Amino acid sequence: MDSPTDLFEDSTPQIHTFAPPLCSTDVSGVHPQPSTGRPPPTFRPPGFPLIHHLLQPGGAPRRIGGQLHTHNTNLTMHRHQEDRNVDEDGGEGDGRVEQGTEGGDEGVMDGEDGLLGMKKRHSDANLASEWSQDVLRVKRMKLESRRRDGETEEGGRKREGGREGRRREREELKEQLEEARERLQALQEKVWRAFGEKHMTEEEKKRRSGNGNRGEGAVGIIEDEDIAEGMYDEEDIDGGEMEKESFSLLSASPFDNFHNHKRREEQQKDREGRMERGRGGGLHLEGVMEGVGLWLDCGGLVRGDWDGGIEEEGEEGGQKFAQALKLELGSAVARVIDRVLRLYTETADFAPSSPPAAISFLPSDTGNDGGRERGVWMGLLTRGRGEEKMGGKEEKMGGHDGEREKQLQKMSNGSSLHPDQSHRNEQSDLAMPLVVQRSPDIRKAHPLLGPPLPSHLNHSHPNLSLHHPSLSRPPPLSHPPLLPPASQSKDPSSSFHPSSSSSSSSSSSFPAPPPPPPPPPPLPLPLLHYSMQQLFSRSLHHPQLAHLPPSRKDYLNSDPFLEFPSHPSFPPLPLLGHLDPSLARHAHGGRERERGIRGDGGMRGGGGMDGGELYLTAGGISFCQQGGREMYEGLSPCHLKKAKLMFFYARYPSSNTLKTYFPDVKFNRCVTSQMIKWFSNFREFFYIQMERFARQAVREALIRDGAPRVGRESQLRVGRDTELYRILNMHYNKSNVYQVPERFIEVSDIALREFYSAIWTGRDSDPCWKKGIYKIICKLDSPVPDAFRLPGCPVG
DNA sequence: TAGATCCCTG
DNA sequence: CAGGGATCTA
Repeated sequence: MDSPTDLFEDSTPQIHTFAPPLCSTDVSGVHPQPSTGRPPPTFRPPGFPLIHHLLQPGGAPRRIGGQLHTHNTNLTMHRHQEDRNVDEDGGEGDGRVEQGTEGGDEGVMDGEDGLLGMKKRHSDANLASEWSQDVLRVKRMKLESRRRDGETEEGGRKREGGREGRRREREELKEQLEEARERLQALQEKVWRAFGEKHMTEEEKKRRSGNGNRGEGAVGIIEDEDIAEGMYDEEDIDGGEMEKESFSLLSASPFDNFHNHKRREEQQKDREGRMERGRGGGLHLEGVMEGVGLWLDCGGLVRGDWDGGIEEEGEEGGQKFAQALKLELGSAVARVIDRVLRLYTETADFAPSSPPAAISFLPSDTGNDGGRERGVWMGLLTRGRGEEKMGGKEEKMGGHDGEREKQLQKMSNGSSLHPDQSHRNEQSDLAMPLVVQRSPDIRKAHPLLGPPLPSHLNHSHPNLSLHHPSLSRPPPLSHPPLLPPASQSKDPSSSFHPSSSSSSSSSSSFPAPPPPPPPPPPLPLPLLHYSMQQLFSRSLHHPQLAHLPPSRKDYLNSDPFLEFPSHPSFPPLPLLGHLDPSLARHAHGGRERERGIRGDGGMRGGGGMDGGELYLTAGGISFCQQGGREMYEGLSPCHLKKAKLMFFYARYPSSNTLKTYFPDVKFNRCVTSQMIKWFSNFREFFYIQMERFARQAVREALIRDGAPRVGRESQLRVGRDTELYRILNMHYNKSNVYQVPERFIEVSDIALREFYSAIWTGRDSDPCWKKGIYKIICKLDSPVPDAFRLPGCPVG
């Protein structure tokens, strides 16, 4: 299963339904098994069919002659695997929007070779022709499926004459859905045109003012657009039997997008430059819509709530228009859902073993209140990037800027430095940063360090010996670890640096980290309206992912999101990963991915209702509606980032504290322990650094003065210009968008001195020598600013 | 004994 | 950062 070739071993014709994975409430027998080839029921109540019905008239999974069309991209490969998973489980398709199994005439590309091959031959020219072929195939598929639909209904009448009434109802429902689809379609087109035009205008400007060396790329884009437009128009004409929404929303093949994206990348750079109001970025939904592709652009940043969702100047009109359109879209969808729900409840006898509608199978949900569900759905459907929750709360569309400003103000205040600093400041005045101002010549007695220890002290304790094991454990350092980067010596022979980057760093207090490996080519992420993202992400969710080995799940840990203070209402959504983990892997690569955002905490298959909460899944992270609030059932990179920032204040937060400061997380045992573990890891890193630097300081003191001095530790400081601070900041505040509170520096000071003291006094020979230090540090937790009580990740 | 934490490992 | 064993504590 893990090997790519395994993905294609199963040659069984597969039916790719648009239905969600089996939910716990799904009852076998209600839905056709994929391998039977039976015509699927026209109506599929349970699970999460709603959106698929919306997206697909008739609400039925479609099989095209046993083989389904697919875009010839590596996306297909992933589909294969997922399909296998589905089949092995005997379940149904899981609502993938894309189709999976390669048609025989296309041939299946095997494993990595196939992937490489595809990459090679996907020149821009080929892209256009392939796209055209895709369009043709789509049309062909539509015709076939329509024919088959007709046949199925014919046969159905003969066989099921007695069920005429129910059939009529289904027909009616079909019509409703069709109508809804058309409405959605029209609205979507409007949005596209609005955004597309605007964007094209921008592009035009850039092209004119640019270096003019992008003609080819521009043409390529236009060509793609033309092709897509052609298809789009045809879809319009024939009523869009195919999964047009999914097709168009998810855009063309990832490779198409990849190439386009590469072209766009340059054009975006200057835009991103403007957008970059702070480092660390955010999930940047710039609304870049080009051609058929709506792209989620990770290159820039969005500050979400935390900066009030500041938009670029001059986009206000467009935003308003987009808002209006989204409202309209949302209400249209809601109306449809309402109707569908009504029909569901009215036709509940259709599937007695399955509670009607996706919402009714929750055990504790008393009553199938369509209105209520509609309300829930409204909340989900009307949440767009533009109207992201104000202040991370549940304000939906049409939020007031004033309120947002208040929130911002509050957050800004809340995240200010902790006031409790006086006692430390006094100390700080007495002791200059020991190592910061120190001369590189550490052998000279620093005036602040005073004379060397009396020689008797030098031998009074084993730890004072240079050969003491506790001092010899860390590899020798060639420079004082607490020195600011600029003053540190550069000793390439040194195998152990507190931070290797420090040697090469300049006067900047935050020197650039070691040069990262060349970033992989930016891969496009589908940019969907948030409501659509939610819908799709839910549709695309695979319960099988939960059981995949980490190597198959790692794309859930979409690391780029980690650096982006994404809006809580726009959770890190590695939709790309859902579309194709290999893409995500290529995009993010490396061990970074493995950082454990375990998205499967509480993850359920395909979403649904449980305990009165509607939940969705995005990128393996479930989130649900609870008390009018969205609650994540797993921890996202954003949560990790927030936890790290929280560490500046609380090293030992209780689980209750965590619950307080992560209001958007639905805590269960798994999530709680994960977060506790996070903090445990944070502490571990913290103490390791403290010990390391303390040992280094002791060692230096021995070298310099012959022995550490009693009281010398009081002069140890973790100034903002020290290497230790840099390392800590890099670890807990990597994007450096948050100002490290003074209090944390003080606590670090204390910890460093405690370690220093313990080491030079030889207490470190006691196996439990750190315990006392832990106890001290434990008491130094300070209140976490109120800003952290809001969902999302604070900056500032 | 369960839960928290530490410690080590990958 | 997560997993898991060891240790500690209530």
